[in-house]
Amino acid sequence: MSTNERRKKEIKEMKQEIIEAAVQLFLSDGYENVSMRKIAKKIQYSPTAIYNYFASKEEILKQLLMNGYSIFLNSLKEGVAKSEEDALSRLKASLNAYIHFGLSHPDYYRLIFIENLHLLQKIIIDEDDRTKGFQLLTELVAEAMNEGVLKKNEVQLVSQSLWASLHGITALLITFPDFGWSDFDGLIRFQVEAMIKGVS
Amino acid sequence: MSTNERRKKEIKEMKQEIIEAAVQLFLSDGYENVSMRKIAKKIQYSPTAIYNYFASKEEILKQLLMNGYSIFLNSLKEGVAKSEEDALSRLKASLNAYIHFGLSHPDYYRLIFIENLHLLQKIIIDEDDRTKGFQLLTELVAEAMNEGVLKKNEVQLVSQSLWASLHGITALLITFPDFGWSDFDGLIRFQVEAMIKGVS
Amino acid sequence: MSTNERRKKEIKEMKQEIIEAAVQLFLSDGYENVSMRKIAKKIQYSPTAIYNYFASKEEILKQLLMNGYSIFLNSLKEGVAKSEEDALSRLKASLNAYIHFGLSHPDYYRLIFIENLHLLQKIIIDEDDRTKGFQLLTELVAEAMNEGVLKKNEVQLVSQSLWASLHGITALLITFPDFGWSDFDGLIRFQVEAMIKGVS
Amino acid sequence: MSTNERRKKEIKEMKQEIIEAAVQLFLSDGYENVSMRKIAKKIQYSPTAIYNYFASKEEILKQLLMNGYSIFLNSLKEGVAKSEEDALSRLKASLNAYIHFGLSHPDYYRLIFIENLHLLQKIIIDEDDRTKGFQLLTELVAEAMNEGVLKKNEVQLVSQSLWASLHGITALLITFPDFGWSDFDGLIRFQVEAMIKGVS
DNA sequence: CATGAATGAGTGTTCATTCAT
DNA sequence: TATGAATGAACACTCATTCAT
Repeated sequence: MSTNERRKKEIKEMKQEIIEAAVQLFLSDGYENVSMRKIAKKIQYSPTAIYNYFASKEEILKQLLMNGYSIFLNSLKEGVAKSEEDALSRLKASLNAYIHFGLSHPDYYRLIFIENLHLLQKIIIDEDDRTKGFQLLTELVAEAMNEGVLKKNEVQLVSQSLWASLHGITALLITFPDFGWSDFDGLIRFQVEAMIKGVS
Repeated sequence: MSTNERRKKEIKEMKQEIIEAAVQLFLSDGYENVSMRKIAKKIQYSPTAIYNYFASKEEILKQLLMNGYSIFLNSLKEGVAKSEEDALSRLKASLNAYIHFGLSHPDYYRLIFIENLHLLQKIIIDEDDRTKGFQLLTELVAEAMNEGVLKKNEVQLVSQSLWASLHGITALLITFPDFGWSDFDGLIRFQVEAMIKGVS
Repeated sequence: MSTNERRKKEIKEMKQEIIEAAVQLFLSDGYENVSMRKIAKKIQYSPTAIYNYFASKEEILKQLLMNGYSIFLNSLKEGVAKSEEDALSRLKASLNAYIHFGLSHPDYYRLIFIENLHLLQKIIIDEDDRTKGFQLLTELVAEAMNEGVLKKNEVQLVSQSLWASLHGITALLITFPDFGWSDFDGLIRFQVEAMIKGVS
Repeated sequence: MSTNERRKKEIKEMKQEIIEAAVQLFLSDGYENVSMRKIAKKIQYSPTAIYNYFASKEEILKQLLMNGYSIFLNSLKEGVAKSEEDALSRLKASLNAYIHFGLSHPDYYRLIFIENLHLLQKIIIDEDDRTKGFQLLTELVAEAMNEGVLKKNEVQLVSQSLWASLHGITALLITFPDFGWSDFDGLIRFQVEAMIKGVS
């Protein structure tokens, strides 16, 4: 590994370290309350050091969001890829993958789907990135309708309804983890079945 | 009315004025960006005056939350009361009332169900208040099962699933109002029908 | 004196105190290096206290400039008023008053006539205020020409030349007080005489 | 050219590049707002690279000042050299050269004669350098007196008065370029004539 | 010779809050 | 009850400079 490569890797690592700290703080303190100082303290650096890696606080959040989108999309795709059988299985797999992403990365899920609003007024993200996940869902729904395993209906309408139910279970579990949920896994299974049945 | 009573009423009015200003600012500026100064400016008082009515910023938010719960519960109850026929109608009415509350009071809905987490770490709210709405839903579900219009099943499980789907559609519409939703009302109707069908 | 009047006066005093500190610091540290913190330290207040009296740093400087203009104009007028005899005396009196203002208020003189440039790009001051002094000079020159004690010539040209020579002696004495000037007062007298002779 | 000599030249070139960038920035952004970062950016080097050529920001400014003095003196000398006839012509030539220097190098003029004060508190410059220009003027004045074209008088007094008037016209034109000056060139000619007449 | 990393001090400003009146 | 004055902490960010490489 050349010195150059070494350095490059270190930069990446440092950037990652910063982002990870930012994500964690975001989760615990709320987006607006994460300050450069706090991030710096968490990684044991001076506040100014961060500016060697990110031009501004906004830049950190931008990168952080893009990370989230990337993980989100990959999670969905991987989930679908694993079950290549029939259209319905693939659709179910995507629904489960969505929920699973949320529960595995609650911080990113919040960032992307829950606290989104005020962020996006300032930070312009490639719109495609945000909707690619939904597009994937739409395709799977259309596929399932074509194969006759889902009642023919307006694809958009059905997809949006499914997204809504997905978001509901994911967001609630993340936001109120201490609510007396009757068996996490059972609830999720039930919800997915109910969703499919509801639009069948 | 005694002087004492009179004063009490004035205090209430002032408190209400403060809270209303806070809610509006919360809606327009985002929760974290609402400051005592801004609230005070909005109601044309000095920042310090507010401290005569609320001990701290937190106290305002607490009261504000309680107001929200109150409106939420009343909305649900009113929705149900209007349709006193059969259990299924009553259940559907409650589902619609829930969504309607969210869309009519997006600020309160966000406060109670979306941005909840960080607030609750500091502000301890009577847990009952938060769950009364869910209890109402549970009762209606049980009722519907008893009347045979809903498949007998674990009441808790079904109720939680329904809440999730309710929250999903409501939160998404609030958080992403500019997403290309296919006909707001149509989507809501579809979602409610799918929810019922899903758990039937 | 009513409480109100008392308070008003205190506010004025505090404002004055702030401005005086600012002027002094400006003189010793240079305009760009005067910070709110330094001003605050000088008057033994917290940096934030200043914001109760001035909305911003710019606001302080604006006020400070306006003070300077006011003193400048008054100095000129007073100087002229004292010698009401003939036009030439009045003109000479104004020239002496100009220099005297500069030497009595070197800080303000610098602010208005020396370091002006970058300030005024941001702070917009009523243009009239800046040029009233020059207008007064112009009037006195015209008067002197009319009375025949000054050679008829372009009033603007002569006035501008006189202003230049006035500024030169004033600015040099302020900027280089330790240069080996041959007798301050003698030099000033000589300069004024030379100026008059030069345009006669 | 030996390697050593070569290196020396490269160092000089780099130093010159830095100084030129600094001068330009000083002119456009104002002296206090020129930072090492900005200088480095302008010449496409890293901020730290500069420290190989100048020990500090102050050092740059010192060199910059010395450059200015050098140009100033040369300008004066050249101006005088061109008109070698009689003493009065030579004196006038020097006056015009002074003003011309100021208008051709407003940035240097400001540095040397206008904003001088605060710099000099920190940067100690060989006093001779600063006063050589004035000495030249003094010599020309003495010469003119000796030749009888200027009234015999205290050489110092007359020279200082002349310098003042020179500085006045130059500084005003630089500091207030947008003031409604009645024909730049005409004003300068008038001023020089008035100055000579004033001390004749 | 040149650079990226890092830092402590400093910038103007906002904030929630306390206190005397 | 209401307010103006005041403050310490915090904010994002810039700066001149040092150091190891």
